[in-house]
Amino acid sequence: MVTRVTSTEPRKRNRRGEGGKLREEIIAAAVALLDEGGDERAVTLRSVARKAGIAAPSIYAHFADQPSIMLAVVQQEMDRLAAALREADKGSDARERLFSVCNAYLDLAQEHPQRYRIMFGGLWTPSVDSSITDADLDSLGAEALTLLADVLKACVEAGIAHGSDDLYGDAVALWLGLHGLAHQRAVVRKMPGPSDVADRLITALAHLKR
Amino acid sequence: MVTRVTSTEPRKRNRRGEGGKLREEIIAAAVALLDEGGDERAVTLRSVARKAGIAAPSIYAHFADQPSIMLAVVQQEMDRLAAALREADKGSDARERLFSVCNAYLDLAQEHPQRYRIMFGGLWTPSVDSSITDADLDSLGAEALTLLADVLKACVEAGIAHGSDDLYGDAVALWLGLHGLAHQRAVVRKMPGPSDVADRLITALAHLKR
DNA sequence: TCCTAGACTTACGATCGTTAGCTTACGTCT
DNA sequence: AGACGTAAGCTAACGATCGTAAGTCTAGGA
Repeated sequence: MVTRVTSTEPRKRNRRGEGGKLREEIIAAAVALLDEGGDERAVTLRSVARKAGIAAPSIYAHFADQPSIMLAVVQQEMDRLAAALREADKGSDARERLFSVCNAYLDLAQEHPQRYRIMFGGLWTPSVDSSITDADLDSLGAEALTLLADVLKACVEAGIAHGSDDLYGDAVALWLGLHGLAHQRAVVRKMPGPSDVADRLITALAHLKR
Repeated sequence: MVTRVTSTEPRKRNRRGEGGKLREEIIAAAVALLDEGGDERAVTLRSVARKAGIAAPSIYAHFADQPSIMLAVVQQEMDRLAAALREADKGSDARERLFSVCNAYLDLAQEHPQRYRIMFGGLWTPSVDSSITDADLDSLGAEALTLLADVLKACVEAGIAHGSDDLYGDAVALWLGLHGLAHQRAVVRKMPGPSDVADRLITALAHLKR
């Protein structure tokens, strides 16, 4: 994590070969703006520049245009999410693995609601009309969904879940449930319904035996 | 549905007592802008005015400011959604009722993705910090969730679903699953996973017997 | 005839994305 | 040690759009 995000004095220029450092600082500034609670519109090219303590046009050395900044943020956070899921899948017990992975997903979403919203919130620019669906959700999809399918398989083999002819399909359904909860939490941060709704969702969608 | 949305000639002024008609036309224009595929940012006070064929300041006679327009759109679409769910809950067979209601929800979301996104997409303005969570989602929540809970109860009583000690909690979980699928479809419109994922979600979350 | 509801015209200040050109200091090379 | 090329970043400015305020026109009904 890059620390320079607020600045009073005029920022020291990077060393000769390290011009690329500014790229990370720009992304960090954009993320910081999101975390401050504003919505996506608060992340403008100029506000990012102000946050990073640089002049607005200096961004063009590292990003083609404004949407590219958001895209870079999404990609970074997607990688972070995938890493967190991998990290959470450590236990030996199948049930423990299932809940650990699912809760890691939910926790990350609740920890950074704004980031989650722009990650899965859809297309922000008319020009780049996909923005996330194809390359980026697939990179999470291919990784996270097979991870979920693996965990589901482990649950079936451990005899704690009912089998299925399409574990990948079940993994998709499970993810959709997690996404619904995560997104709703990210949006309203005060959910209706019981507090154990997460366990309820996971139990039902993983077909855990009762 | 108000028809006037595109205009060539300069629009006829409303009759004496019918000034309020313009309010509906403004909302319809905003919805039309959304449906044209742009994201939420395409709905500006001025673009709405252009679409409605009126001058921008004329909006202030009917809306306090720009976010109020979006709020009115959300409220209208929420009402429409609630009505559609009520309409779908007509069958006598419990299983039929369940799938009819759930599919009505999913269909409406897929028919108007942009509308669905702004309905549940979260807070767009820092000033009105809730925008949907409390009054509006509760108005749908109180209605749609009890409707879902009713249908779940009917399923249990018909013997096609496993019982539960908290049907309202199950209804929330079911809605979250529907929301996850609906939102993801609204965002990417090309989902990964099998085509029967909706049935899979509903079956699992309603605890239908296998 | 005249009042007033239902609009419109004009305009201000702010912000935005982006382009063009300039400055400065680091690292290298003689 | 000193000159110098260039990477790294800045200043200034353009045109467009936005939300909103202030004042003006106009036609339908009493």
